[in-house]
Amino acid sequence: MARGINKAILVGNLGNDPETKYTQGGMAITKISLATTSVRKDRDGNPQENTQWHRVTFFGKLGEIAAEYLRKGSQVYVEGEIRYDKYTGQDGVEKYFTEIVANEMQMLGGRGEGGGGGGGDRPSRPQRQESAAPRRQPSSQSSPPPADDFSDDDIPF
Amino acid sequence: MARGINKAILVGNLGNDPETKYTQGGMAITKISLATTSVRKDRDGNPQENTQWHRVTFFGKLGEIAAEYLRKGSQVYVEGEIRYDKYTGQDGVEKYFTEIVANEMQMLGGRGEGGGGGGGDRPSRPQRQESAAPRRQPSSQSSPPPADDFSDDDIPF
Amino acid sequence: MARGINKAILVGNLGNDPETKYTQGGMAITKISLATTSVRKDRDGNPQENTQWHRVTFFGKLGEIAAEYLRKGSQVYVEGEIRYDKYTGQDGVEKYFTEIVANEMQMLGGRGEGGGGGGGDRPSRPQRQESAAPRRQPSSQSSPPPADDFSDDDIPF
Amino acid sequence: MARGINKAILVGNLGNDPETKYTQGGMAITKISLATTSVRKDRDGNPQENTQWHRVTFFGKLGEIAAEYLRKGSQVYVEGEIRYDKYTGQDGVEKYFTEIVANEMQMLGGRGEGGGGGGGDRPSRPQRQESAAPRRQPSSQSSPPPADDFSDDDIPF
DNA sequence: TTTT
DNA sequence: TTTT
Repeated sequence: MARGINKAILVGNLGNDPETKYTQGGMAITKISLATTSVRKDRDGNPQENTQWHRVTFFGKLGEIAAEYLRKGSQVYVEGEIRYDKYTGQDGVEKYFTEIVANEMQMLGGRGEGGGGGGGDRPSRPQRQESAAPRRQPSSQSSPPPADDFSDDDIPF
Repeated sequence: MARGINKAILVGNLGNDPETKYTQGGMAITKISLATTSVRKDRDGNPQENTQWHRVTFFGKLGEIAAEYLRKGSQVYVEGEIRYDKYTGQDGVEKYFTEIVANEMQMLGGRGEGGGGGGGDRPSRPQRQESAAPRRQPSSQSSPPPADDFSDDDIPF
Repeated sequence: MARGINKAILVGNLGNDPETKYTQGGMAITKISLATTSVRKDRDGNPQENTQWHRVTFFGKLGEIAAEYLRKGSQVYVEGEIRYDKYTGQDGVEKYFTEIVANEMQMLGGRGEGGGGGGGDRPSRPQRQESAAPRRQPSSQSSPPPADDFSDDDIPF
Repeated sequence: MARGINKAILVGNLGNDPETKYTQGGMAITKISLATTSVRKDRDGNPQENTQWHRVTFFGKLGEIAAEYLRKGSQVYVEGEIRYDKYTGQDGVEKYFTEIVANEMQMLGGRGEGGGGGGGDRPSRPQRQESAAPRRQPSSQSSPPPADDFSDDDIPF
């Protein structure tokens, strides 16, 4: 029986373009690195800028949407669950990492670049060399998953 | 300028009694280990109980309140900020840990006694040395507490 | 396309037993009156207890669960959407009311009883007939429940 | 003693420019009308766009910041408390309204236009007849409150 | 690594 | 009344 609430609510900006992989079953797994910056007081009481970098993971349909619409610099609202994971590195040492498994996502800031097709009237954002990596065409979400295994080194990224 | 939202909202139960320390300046720093259990689907689609153990830290007055009122097994609402920290262990290896720095706390479950056990009334404010004293053993919460959370060398502060 | 976030997060106590109706299609619609009390400063800066009574509505399966497990005095976590509705009363006057349409619910307080009490194992959940039995008077929550919430002509559905 | 959680988390767009008044004591009270749009299923299961208009009130310093930076069309994150209020109209009839009393606000959408009065370099958004109502010049937040009473007809707006 |  |  469900017991407890574990919810993260984030608004921040992507530090990089999303990374997407597909499971053998064809499910998208998209990961982003999300910065949330706030002002905190340090031990001396001085205000100080503080940035936390969240690893956010989107599964399935949400992963496809994130892959299609989010880009480096995008501002986004994310809601999800905090997960503390552990894995054994190649050096045999146990490593810990924390991720936010998203269950809700909302792009912020107007149409916010990213996006698919042309014709937009408000490109504003940097739009860096998106052409660099030919992304699968993001038609709706019917895009056939590339035959791409979900290997161990996918996570953690 | 503040930029972004970084908020955790948790409802869960303490795996152990709180641990409180005081800075030289006399500020309380209380840490708890908080379990949130939910039902998730595993990779095969089967529902599966999933427990996350959060390290939650309370500073100052909130730390004193947490120390006074929370006990192993207590159910509590916590709101705070997710912080990803890194430190270098005695073995010279960088270690990562994540904590929730609480800014709001609310005891749940009636008057709240934490654990079931002992007949003691609510003890007065935490004394500094109180950590030495063995606290009543808190039945009611059968889930095994995470191994040796919050020992001194675990979390540097 | 979804645009915006509209989320209420509540922890409070029921002022009355839930009221459940069923649509012709057999879908449960359960309504509760939920009190959240906090300390606020009034205009003069004096701290003052402040109770808000939320009308919370649960649809479908969640409505059935709420009907089964919640009772007057129960403490509950609710997450939902804020809805501002309007209807025309029998007097021809437009009336406004606000409700929280829940999409997540979590019973709080361990056994549901307030109080710490006995070392017993966790008894099973409240049965339906339990309402007959005089429940503990919800101490701690002295504020009177709102008058006759959720009568038929109150809320049109 | 505080008891309960009453939290609204909103991301939406302003339907109009903010309205600001000052109490006799000089405290700013800024109100906005905030739209949150989402997709919901109606009773027939058809997806349907749904917009809720929230009345959000900012007090004090937050009210000054909101007045300075927010404008019609601005996208904003707001966190606050849900308040159900009642007043007696001039017709002697009791009226109810609900507002969100904000305790946190975050502008979204990049530089977000808005900004101060004339001559700005960043006007992008429609900026409809903002000239209609001469706004106090929003210098930082030191702007001296106009000798403007906070009269009864200010609220509800 | 983002953003302001 | 906003936005997409």
